[in-house]
Amino acid sequence: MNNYLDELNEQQRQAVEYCDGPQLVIAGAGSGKTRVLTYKIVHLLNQGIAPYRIMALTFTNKAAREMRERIEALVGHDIAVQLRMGTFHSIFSRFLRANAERIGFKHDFTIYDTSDSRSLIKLIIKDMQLDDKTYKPASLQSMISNVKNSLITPADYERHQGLRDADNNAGRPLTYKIYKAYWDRCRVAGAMDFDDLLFYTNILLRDNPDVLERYQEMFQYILVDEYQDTNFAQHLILVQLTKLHNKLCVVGDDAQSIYSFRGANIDNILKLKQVFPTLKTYKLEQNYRSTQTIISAANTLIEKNKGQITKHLFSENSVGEKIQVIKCDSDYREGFIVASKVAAIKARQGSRFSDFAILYRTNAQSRRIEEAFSRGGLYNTHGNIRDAIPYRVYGGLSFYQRKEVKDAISYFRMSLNPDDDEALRRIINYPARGIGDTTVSKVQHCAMENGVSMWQVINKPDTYGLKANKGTLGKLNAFVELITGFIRLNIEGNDAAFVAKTIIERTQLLSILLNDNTPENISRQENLAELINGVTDFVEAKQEEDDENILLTDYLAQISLMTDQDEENNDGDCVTLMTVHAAKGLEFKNVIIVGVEEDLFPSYMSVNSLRDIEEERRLLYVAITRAKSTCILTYTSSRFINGQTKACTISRFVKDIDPVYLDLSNAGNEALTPAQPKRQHIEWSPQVRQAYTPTRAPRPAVQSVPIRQTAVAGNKNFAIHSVTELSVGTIINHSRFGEGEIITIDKSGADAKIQVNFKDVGPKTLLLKFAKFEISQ
DNA sequence: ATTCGTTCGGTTTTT
DNA sequence: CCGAACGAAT
Repeated sequence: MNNYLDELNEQQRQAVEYCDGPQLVIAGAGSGKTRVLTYKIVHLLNQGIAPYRIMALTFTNKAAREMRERIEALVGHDIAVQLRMGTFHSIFSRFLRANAERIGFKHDFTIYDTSDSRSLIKLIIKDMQLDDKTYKPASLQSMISNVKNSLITPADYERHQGLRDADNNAGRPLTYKIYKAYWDRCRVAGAMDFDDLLFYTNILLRDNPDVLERYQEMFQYILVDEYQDTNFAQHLILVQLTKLHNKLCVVGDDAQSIYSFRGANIDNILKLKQVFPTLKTYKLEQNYRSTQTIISAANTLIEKNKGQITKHLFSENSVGEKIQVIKCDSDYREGFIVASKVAAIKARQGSRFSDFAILYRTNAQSRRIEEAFSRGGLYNTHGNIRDAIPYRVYGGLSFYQRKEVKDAISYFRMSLNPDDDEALRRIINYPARGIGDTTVSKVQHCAMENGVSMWQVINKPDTYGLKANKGTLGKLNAFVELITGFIRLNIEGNDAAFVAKTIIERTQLLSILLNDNTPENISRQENLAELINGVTDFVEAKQEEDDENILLTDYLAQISLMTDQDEENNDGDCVTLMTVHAAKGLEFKNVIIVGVEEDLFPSYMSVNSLRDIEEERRLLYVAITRAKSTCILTYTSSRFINGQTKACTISRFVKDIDPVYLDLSNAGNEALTPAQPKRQHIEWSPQVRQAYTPTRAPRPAVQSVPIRQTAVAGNKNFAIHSVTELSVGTIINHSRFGEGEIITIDKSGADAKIQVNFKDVGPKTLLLKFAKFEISQ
């Protein structure tokens, strides 16, 4: 591995080679940022830095996984696996578990997800007898999140005159008390929310010099991706950790900062030089991803924002097609037009469905697209109905958020940390065991008064003066016994798969679902089965690596920070549907951005503040720059929202783009009247303007015809097979990809791999230890 | 205690 | 339109 520097352009190479001090790399969209990070890590390894002394922080688990894979290809598995790579949340949650007692938590602390903390906040508001219209749980939640990200404790908040005044003026003077109560209940429950993971990491490092020194010493070099989307708490962790070696490389693009609602602070980038006076700044300005037209259009859009680091993104790729703007009569029609576009472009390019992404501002918009896709869009030119378009929706409810799965996980959580009140409240009467709302409220109240968890109360009802009749006490006791049994399973050191299976058996979570076979129930059964499979897979995969007994606590620690984005996406060849936020860091040959309308994109929540509008504009910038060759914007004149059809108008952002880069032949009149006088802008590639060909006439409108969706195949005996059962030419039937023929078998690595040519989705490489299929012949 | 029906209100993006 | 939340009936 000695020629990797040759694969970089001058700027990239400089950024990779400079390793002597703090460094900021401003990396425009598609400028090879991941490549720089990857090679930089390889470079550090070549300089003799031990892999476990390099920390690389990414925005999603998926990004970390992909980067690790790329590095693995260059330096091998044994080295790559030692790198500390992951999200802030996942890496530092491990530090917190290792040092939990220093901050008054137990090793097995629970991580509350967003809905857990929401429900706790609701409870507190109710308990304080406050009006939930004045004290809206959702806004309190985001307020609490914001103050935590600014490292403000409840005590700080109470003393903070500015915050208190603001609350008083807003008619919510008791906000500080809710924050305090929420804080206290989390501690009693032995639980941290997402923001606590960062908050307590700061506390841990601040208050324990020995711990800080150990980590400072350990991590010789720290790299951070997507730095524009870090918040103050994350920033401060870095500042603390890099004090000793002073070696840090942050990569980011202020023009792509889209997470300020989550506390992301653009000043982290803009003012980095003040914190690290010896900071060296590098800029990557050549885009390798998109056509010149796409880059130029995006540049004219983002120019309308004020206050950013000067940067001139350019592309030397082909000029490419104009960005099409398409007006639709309704959101319903929009779906069909998008489906037809996908089919037409795919046929023209001879590309795959996976070359397409449909991006939208809000998750709710996916519904209409899905409906149209499953019907295959409109008639094609021969009047035939098209086949359904396969798609995969990212985002929305993750697997672990589904009711039946979360119920099971709540039992898992209780078995490790019975003080976890949110888990307890969920399952104390599910399956029904005669402990109703009245009893739960009493326990709840009693727990709050005594400053203990609900588990403590039901464990020692007399000690805490719980008033309940004999029958109720008996039922509570039975529940305590049940959970105690589960706790024991873990103490005895059983592995995660065994404990999980035992819990699901003893609670009858699965068996009660077997009683009636409504489609809904069948899907629940499958999800529970999938959960058990997931635990089993997890245990097996982990055991391969470090041969230890894998405990339930390890499993929970892993999944509590997993999101829908992180799930495997090998569903074969399909179109990607996701929010623009979720598309950050990704690229597609063809991108269709739907719902480019006022009050939707930009969101109506943001129209009152210039700051927010600029973030929305960056969001569209991010969306457009995902596209390599084709980009289409659609908007509708009416949209069905919350049971009502509402009139819509084209987004102001379309008018921010220089029309010279737009194909407006299907865009309606609104798009033709510019919002502002046409202005000069900097032209990065002079040849762009001349290169346009006249656009074709619009497609004639055609009618949509609803057709039935074909049902999915029934149950099969999919299983994991060993390499000895297989040979080249074997026909298998895979649980997800269907039928295919084995082309190669690779036994060389630690894990046997097979390559299979699937009838429907083409060739795929499968890891034998995970692939579920049956052997057909 | 549970279930069913009605009303009401929200309504962005996510580790 | 959807889900949560509340009230009434079993």
